[in-house]
Amino acid sequence: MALDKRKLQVLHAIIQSYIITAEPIGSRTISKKFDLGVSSATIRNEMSDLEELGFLVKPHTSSGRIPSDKAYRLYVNTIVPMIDIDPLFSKLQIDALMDNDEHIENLVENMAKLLSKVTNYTAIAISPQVNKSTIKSIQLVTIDESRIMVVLVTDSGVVKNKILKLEEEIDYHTLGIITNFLNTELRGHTVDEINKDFSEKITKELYSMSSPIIKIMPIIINSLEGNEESSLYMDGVTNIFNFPEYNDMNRAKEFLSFMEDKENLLAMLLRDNSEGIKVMIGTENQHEAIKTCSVITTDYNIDGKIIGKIGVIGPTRMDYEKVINSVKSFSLELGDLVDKYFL
Amino acid sequence: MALDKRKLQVLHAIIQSYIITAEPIGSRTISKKFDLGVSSATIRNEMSDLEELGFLVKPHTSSGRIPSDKAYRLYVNTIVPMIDIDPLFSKLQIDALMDNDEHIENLVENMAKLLSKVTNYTAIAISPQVNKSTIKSIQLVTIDESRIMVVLVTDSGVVKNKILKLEEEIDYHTLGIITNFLNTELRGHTVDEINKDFSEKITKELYSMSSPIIKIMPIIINSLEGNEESSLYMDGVTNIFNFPEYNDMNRAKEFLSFMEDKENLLAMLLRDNSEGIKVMIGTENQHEAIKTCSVITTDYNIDGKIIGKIGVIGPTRMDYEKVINSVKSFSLELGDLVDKYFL
DNA sequence: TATTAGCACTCCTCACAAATGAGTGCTAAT
DNA sequence: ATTAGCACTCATTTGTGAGGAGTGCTAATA
Repeated sequence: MALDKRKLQVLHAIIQSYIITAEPIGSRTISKKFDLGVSSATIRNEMSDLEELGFLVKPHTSSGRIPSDKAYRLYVNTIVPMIDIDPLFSKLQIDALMDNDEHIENLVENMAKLLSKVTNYTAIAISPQVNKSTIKSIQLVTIDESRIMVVLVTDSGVVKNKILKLEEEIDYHTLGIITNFLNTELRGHTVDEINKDFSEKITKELYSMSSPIIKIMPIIINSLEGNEESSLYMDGVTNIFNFPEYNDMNRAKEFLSFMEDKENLLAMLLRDNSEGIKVMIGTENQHEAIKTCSVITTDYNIDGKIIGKIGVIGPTRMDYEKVINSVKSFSLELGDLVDKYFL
Repeated sequence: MALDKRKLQVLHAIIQSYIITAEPIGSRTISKKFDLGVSSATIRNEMSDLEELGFLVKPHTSSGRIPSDKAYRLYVNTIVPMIDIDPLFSKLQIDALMDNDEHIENLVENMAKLLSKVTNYTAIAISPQVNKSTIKSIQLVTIDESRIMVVLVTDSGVVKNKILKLEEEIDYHTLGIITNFLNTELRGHTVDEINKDFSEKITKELYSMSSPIIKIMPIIINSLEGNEESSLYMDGVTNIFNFPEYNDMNRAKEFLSFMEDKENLLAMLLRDNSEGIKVMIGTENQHEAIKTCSVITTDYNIDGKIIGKIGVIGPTRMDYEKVINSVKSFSLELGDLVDKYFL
């Protein structure tokens, strides 16, 4: 069911118009604004066909037509391979970004802010996930009588720390032994692997060790296991108010409530872990609240290893070309920055 | 200009009604719903007086009246001293709160969530500020060749860490010397004090030390100074949609945009550091965007020492009694929890 | 003197109808 | 295959009139 050239032209004209105006568009307006060399009547016929094929939708009988999700899908599929990454970053911006950012999370947060500003949509980003990264080193630091801090350094530059409350004080020497043990056993493995394979093994080896270690080690291992948390950053949620299709209170509320539930959002982003740009259009999204939105995400990576995600969410009528370019560009830059400053 | 008893009764009746319905209320409705023992005509006269005195406002000539900010102020001033703290927490809830919360920030975030749920308004909280707390200990942890982590433990239980990138590798021994030096010099002081007084002093003493220390110490001191950041947590922003006075898109957008600017919000909360419950009603607020909102905040503390803030923001027409009680209760509970679990 | 009943007046809100206009679908001519 | 022409549809806008909640004033009442 290939569309002939003119049908495609008409469809693109409608999409482009609708992306800008958010208004249904009619045959006469197209024939005037876009020079397709045919009369409005011809376009009318083409539009009728396109509607029958599911690419166009009429809000009501006597209105113009708007693109369906299927139309956007076709459109996106054709433009994605054609988009070159056009670098968005100047040296100046990068310096500003890196200023005072000792934690990778701050960088990711700032990137989300900037991405939202650049695109005028809502930007989302997740900071490197510990679980998928391999462990470079583990250190234990005494905080006070009853607490120690586990510092986890991974190859993606993330430094996670977790404070553990212990039953009894632990002496410096014992801490050293545990640290050594953990490092020799765990270095080079991912947290996920540890969760699966190591718990048991380590517990076994422990029997040959002294009493305080036996007590404490499981707590530390446990603390690693629970470490699912990767943080979600978001900016520009109120940009949704700029779009007339969200002039309806309920719509706006629905969207904003959805965005407020970070855990849900995080789960959504983490569900898929494919590489490269990913565009979810309208009803392709699982969640009811964003079935009139498109979500464009991609990973950012170091040496091809995915360490986090960044993307944009906005109305289905979004400027796909610009957004895809921005997201790609941000993804590359973010990967580079992490590589340069955190490794 | 003291109001006589009947005027107060009428005013309270109007406030109570308006808090519930958000509708202007007329004399006849009051005389029917509240048994004041006088006719609507009398109430009408009283209302006319109250309007002249600035306690009531008419949206238009032939409508009922609504309370002014001045009325809420009077109302709040009379009820605040009468509110007993009525504990809101069950053992169960607390256990849930503390589950898996090794970081104090998580606790604060969860408290904000819960406070929003309890009140149905937007809750805000800021986690303990490092600057005002005294330092219990400082530790330096080697992350990798070029990075060290500064771990700061304060008496309010906060453990802050910051990663520093160094020019050259630093050996274990030197790190030990620096750690010792920092601890003897800085323990017992607040970061604020260090910012003011110590920079200079320490820099002076450094001249007697070896070269790598001279290089690194300023970086560490600097990292402490920059440590203004205290984090803001927020939940229930979309609750604003529940209130008819925010059925206007622009209003809602204004509010939400304001709430999205966390830095501004943080500055607002930190500006005042008085103790106890604080109620800002409508135009008493500085920021244009929340001049139709009331902000109820209080500190939470350990042994009378303020370590953070928690509060609620909602329409001026809020249920002050309930909110003040909730905020107070949360403040106490939060102080207790920090004391119990993080010290 | 304070309270109340009565009534004219104000102004918002809602419902209904008519006018407007962008756009479609069909038919017949090119 | 394309186009001009025209009747028809339907959301939106505008205008009008009725209804109703509430005020403010005046005169009667306790």
